[in-house]
Amino acid sequence: PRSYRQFLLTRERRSREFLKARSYHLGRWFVTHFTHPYPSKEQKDQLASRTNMTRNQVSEWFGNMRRRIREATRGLGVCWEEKVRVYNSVITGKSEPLPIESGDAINTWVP
Amino acid sequence: MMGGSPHGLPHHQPQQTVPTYKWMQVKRNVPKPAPKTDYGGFGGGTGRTNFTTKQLTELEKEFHFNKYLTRARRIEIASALQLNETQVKIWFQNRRAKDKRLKEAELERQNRPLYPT
DNA sequence: TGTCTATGATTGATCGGCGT
DNA sequence: GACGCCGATCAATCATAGAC
Repeated sequence: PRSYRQFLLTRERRSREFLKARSYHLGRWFVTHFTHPYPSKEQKDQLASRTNMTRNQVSEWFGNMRRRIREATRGLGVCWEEKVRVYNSVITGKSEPLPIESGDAINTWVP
Repeated sequence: MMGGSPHGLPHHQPQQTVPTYKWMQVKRNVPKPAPKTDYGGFGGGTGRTNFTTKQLTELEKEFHFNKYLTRARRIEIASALQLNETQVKIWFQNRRAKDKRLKEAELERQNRPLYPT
């Protein structure tokens, strides 16, 4: 049972404004760090302030996104660009595609 | 962003020409909560447990009394609620984490106007 | 108006690391 | 060596806003 306060908060954070603000920055960060899409705490804070989200929301976004892509592209595609394309094609037009751009330089750092 | 160093990485090793994205292979072991003793033995130990409202209420009550459990208390509670000691332990850990998240969220709300409504 | 879907949020449980 | 805790994450599920 959710509280009314929670209800309002949820609704507020799902407004178009927030949806738009976050999809670009978070999506860009994701594709440019495809080899390791795990932002550090500092990076999460940075992304959070850019998108007016909280750090936890950023974490949730990445967690959900990693899993969605993992499931959608399991066994499909080879390089990151292919994976992203597969994902963007698998999702219906209603979903928000990952903002991939030609000439994207991907950060290949991996722990 | 990213204090990282984008030093190029030789994508092709003698063996693998395919870039390996380890995060794509991530796979957790299936949750294996030891089923309650007795009770027809098998309890479908697979999957995650769904706590009853009663269990959650009691756990919550205990949490407000004490954020940490002693071994003895844990055994008492586990027994009273028909749960594993591990489940009780994990519940408290998760509950503390949640408590922390809520506190942080509260701070953020104060430090940032947001949502002019 | 009601149904369906994409997606944020919740949460029991896992993983790796650290301290005791 | 085992045990508890913590931070981060996973995985399954819940709940709802928006599309139709």
